[in-house]
Amino acid sequence: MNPPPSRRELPLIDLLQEQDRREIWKQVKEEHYRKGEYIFREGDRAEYFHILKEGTVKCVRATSAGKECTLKVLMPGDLFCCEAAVFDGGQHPGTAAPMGDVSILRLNKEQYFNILKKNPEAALEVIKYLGKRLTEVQERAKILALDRSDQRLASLLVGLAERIGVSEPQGIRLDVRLTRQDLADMVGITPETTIRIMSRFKQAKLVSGTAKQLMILDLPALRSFASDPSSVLP
Amino acid sequence: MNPPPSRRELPLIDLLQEQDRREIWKQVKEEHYRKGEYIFREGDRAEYFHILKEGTVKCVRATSAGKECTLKVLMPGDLFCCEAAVFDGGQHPGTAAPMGDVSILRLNKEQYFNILKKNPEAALEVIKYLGKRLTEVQERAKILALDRSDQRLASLLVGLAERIGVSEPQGIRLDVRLTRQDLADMVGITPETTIRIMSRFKQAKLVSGTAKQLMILDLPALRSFASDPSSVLP
DNA sequence: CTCAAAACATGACGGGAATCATATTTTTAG
DNA sequence: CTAAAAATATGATTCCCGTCATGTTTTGAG
Repeated sequence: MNPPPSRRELPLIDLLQEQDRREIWKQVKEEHYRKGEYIFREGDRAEYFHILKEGTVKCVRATSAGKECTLKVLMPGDLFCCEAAVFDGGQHPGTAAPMGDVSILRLNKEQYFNILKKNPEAALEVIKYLGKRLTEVQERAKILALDRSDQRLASLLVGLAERIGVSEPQGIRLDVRLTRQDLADMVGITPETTIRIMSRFKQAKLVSGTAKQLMILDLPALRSFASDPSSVLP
Repeated sequence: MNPPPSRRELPLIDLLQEQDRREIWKQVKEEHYRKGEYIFREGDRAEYFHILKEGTVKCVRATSAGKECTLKVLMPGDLFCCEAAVFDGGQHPGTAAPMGDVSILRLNKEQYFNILKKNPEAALEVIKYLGKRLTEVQERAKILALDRSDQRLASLLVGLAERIGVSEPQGIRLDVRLTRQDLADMVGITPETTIRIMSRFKQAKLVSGTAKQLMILDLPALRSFASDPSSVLP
């Protein structure tokens, strides 16, 4: 198997020594999933590393009450969430659900583990990656703890635009199908509230479109709305 | 300097080879802080690793609106938050504030870095630690996103009891001074709301006491309240 | 011990967001 | 193309929780 033609690098693999990298590409298995299937579910034993090759995947957790929270939307190159489980040999704390057709790389955990031991540079790279993710999630937690729902949604849109946005003349296109429900699950609000807020954003020319073609029209305004709503809308 | 007489291990140091460990203990500096001071502040350059030796420290982030969010309460043995910054050489995304008299170990970042490269086992240990922290914060984010304020508070108390609680005949004592305001900052609600909820918990014999001596009387009940409030209180 | 400051407590009120209900539009499947 | 399903939209109502106001208790410094 050959390295994927990904736009992004795979720092967690690329930093390995040539010989180990070849070894990895030999052992790695590519798998395909489509919307509605699951790559793994909450509670499954964590046996593999997963790296997203193509498409988008969401990591979700459900509550007993049947509500659902999207922890993160993964892009090509991302290591799947639930790292602790993989390293500890425990269970996945969340479910990985494809948001469309995706292909992922599946890598035996023990093997990667052993190779990391031989590649301290790569281990440090993993440490950096996890540290970055940790800071990201803490930032998200702060927003969830303190901000109003419209600010949360604005923050989310800003983050999505920066991570998965494609620049176009009219604005920044989000190249994933994201329904109002999807957005709602990412910031812990209801779809109805999301729709109402998005309507306001639409009127103010901050965004346009719906799930099929979501566009961010005014990123700076959205960003300042997130930190101070009154500065943008009355 | 000698290893601290901590109840907890310091996995991030203990796993090093004997020789490197001695090296570290030679270079490490112990510092003391008291309430009201800061160990480092949001925006400071991250130059050192910090490991908490004695006392408790909270990592907080502030919003432009003047609100404050406590990301985590650190216990002896904990590596300070903001790991990404340390590894990346960036700025601290949060402030570290002592909750009482504390002593911390300060360790040159470059040095630890280099030693990690020579100790792959230790690097993997750091990876595990970060992975665990990541899972913790994601769990917290889920709670902040989906749960009511009384559930959040119950979850917090359960977590605190498990992490810093001391078993006693009457219940589990929290050995840190935690005002209602402190609790409020940890779950993103107001002190007033916290007081009202704590009063209800007190009536139901789930907790007792105030900042000076906070006691968890019924941990199982609190835990089930967190996942389904109606199962405990009508 | 005394007194000021901090923490705790409680009430009234209002606003933001959830819930439930019902259209309307868009997308998808056959 | 057409029908069914999914997504978007909007209104009415309820209620959780933030805000403000005021009072009581506890704490800690001198």
